[in-house]
Amino acid sequence: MNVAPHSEPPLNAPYLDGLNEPQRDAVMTTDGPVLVLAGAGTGKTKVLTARLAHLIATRRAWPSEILAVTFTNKAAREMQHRIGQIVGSAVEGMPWLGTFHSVAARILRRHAELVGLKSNFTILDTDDQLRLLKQIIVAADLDEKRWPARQLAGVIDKWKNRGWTPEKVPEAEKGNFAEGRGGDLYAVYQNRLKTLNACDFGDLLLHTLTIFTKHTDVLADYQRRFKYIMVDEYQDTNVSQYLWLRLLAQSRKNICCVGDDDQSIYSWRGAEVGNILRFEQDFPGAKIIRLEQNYRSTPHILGAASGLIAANQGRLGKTLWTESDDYSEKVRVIAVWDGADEARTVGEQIETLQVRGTPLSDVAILVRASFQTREFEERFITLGLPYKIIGGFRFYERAEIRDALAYLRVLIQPDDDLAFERIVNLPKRGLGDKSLQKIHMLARAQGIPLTRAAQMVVETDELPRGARKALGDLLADFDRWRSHLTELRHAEVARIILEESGYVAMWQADRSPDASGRLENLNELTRAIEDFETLPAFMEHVSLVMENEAQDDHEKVTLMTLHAAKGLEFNVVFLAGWEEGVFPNQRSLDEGGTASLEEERRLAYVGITRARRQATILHAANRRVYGQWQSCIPSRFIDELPPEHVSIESTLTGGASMWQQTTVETDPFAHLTRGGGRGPGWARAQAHGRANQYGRGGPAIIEARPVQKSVISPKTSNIPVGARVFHEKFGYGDVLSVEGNKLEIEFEKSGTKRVVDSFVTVA
DNA sequence: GCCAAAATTCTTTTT
DNA sequence: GAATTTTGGC
Repeated sequence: MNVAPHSEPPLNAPYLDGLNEPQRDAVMTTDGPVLVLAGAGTGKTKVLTARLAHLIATRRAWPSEILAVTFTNKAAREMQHRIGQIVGSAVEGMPWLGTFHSVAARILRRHAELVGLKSNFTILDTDDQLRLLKQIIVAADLDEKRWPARQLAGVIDKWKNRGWTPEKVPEAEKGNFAEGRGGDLYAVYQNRLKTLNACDFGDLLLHTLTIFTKHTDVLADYQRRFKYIMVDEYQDTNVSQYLWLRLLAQSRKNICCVGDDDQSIYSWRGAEVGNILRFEQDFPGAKIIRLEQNYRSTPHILGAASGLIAANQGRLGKTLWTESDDYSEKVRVIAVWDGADEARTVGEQIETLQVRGTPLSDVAILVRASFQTREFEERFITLGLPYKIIGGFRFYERAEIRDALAYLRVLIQPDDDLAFERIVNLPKRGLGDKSLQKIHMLARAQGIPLTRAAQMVVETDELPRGARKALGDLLADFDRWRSHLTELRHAEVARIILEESGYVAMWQADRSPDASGRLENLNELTRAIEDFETLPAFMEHVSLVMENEAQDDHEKVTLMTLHAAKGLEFNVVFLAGWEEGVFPNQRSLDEGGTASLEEERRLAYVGITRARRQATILHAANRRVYGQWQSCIPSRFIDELPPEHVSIESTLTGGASMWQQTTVETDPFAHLTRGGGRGPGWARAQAHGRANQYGRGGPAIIEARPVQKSVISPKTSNIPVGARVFHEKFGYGDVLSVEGNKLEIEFEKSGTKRVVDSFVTVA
């Protein structure tokens, strides 16, 4: 398949090894627009990296002449890593391989002045964004209860995703917020951002887009630079990203997009499946290549997933197939009593797998929403089962980290009012609302940043003596710290700031159980700063890579959301919480109707196709929502799975039988469940359960279960009864009893829990 | 200006 | 039920 005779590829190039026909085609078709429709598990990443290697090896382009964009940092890192392996250290820098946002940020820093920003602009996170919008809403004399900042943020984000600057928002759209004032608020917001020398995530793309359209010389420069463009997860691009790509690809037209319309799960973030469906029209003469051979999953898993996704309309359509003949296990559907039972069941099965030699790193539990990880976490702590949560609470989102960062932000970018507001009275300096109000008024009147207004206020008698002194001291501190920057290492300066500001002391004085953890986090932060050349470089990393990379690579079960799982694969996958309302998510259904339902279904598809060998779906009969117990109907997606690929179990009465038996004849509520009586009769079971205690009650099966035995070495703990201990999640407590390596502890704040000794330290 | 108690909201999913 | 925000008292 020699496409480019003028530049022969080495026929036995190692990166071509083991590629099938269409994969090879995708790698070798270098010029012109190419769309690779890559189904789940068809070797997408392999193709992408091989293609990069091919471009470089055949001297079509230098690494610095290829633009490669992904959606997540994870994917970018993975690709960088694989490329390094294939091509060797010559590719040390693929400088333009990154997420859309990081590449855009990089371009924007270079040309910031073209959109009225300085090159050291701050990238605001959602939290800052909301606080700013709230201020604007209040200033506009709107009721912030009726028109929440969150909603406005959503509206503005949507507009930005479509590539609309305030002038370009269509009249009809402006009415979307506060009776037509949405458009004005958007304009006000953008102006505020400019004076703050800041931008939000959407702006990174929107601003570069503006630059490209208004300054054709800049655009031409990048068009010349990027000989080849590659895009991962193309189905997730929004309009603004699409326009961005189209501009860059316009001159050379060497653009290769890889994606799968069946895995489009980000429309709520502005992604347009239309982009991938329209590719041929957008890029005339495009070559479309389908990757349909699945190398990941067993036929049953593949069959279940394919059957499910077939219920969606308007797909490009692919037929995944596999050579695998491993029919040993069907996709299992297990009914459980409630969330606790679900966690218990999964925990037990994982322990069994572990005994049989499955490494924990091969196992993942996928949930629809992140709060669902909680019950698993609690269960795994008592079991002593090592786990890690991906996504969840991110390091840089912790309050103490954001506080510390706010200090650094004011340091390097004094116009950053939001950061200044955050730390001006933290730790408490006696600068309350009243004082801040004064500074605000002056700043607004003069149109200057808060720090400068503060400086002026200090020189007057506006403030009471105490407040005036405190503010003056803080400003002097900042001047001093800033002067340190030239003589000391930046990590050292950060440490000094945290010390001298009294921020560290504040937590040292704090007696709450998590105070010591917070101090540790602060240490880790200053340590992390050392890895970067400059403080601004570190801040950029923080803004764009909101995740903690320092994951210990111990053997652990992975817990994460379905969204976070895209692009990953595991031998064993547990899909928890498949109940109507939870998954498909009710809110999503309310907002987007059929389109949302289809997206939820794609999410289910993504979930099932993560599994290589075993997929287990669980649904609970009861679940607590907002602290209220609700009985739940199994997800409609369960009904949509082709029966021949599925086996049904239950922990409730010890068999699948109940599923059918209780339904049709005896269940008085059968008419309430949909699907012609195929739904289980849990409304009734629930009515019984209610007579007992919730959660506790339920059928006796739970008690009838064989006694939990610890799989791991049952040696007796050396923590004695009566010892005072500390637990990361539950805080301080006293040991009531010891049984093997399991401790019963009465925690001050969290009540009595059973915990494995390795999870606590003697206080 | 600060802190504790009370009231309210909240759970999608992420760069 | 928890986390956040508002309120009322000092």
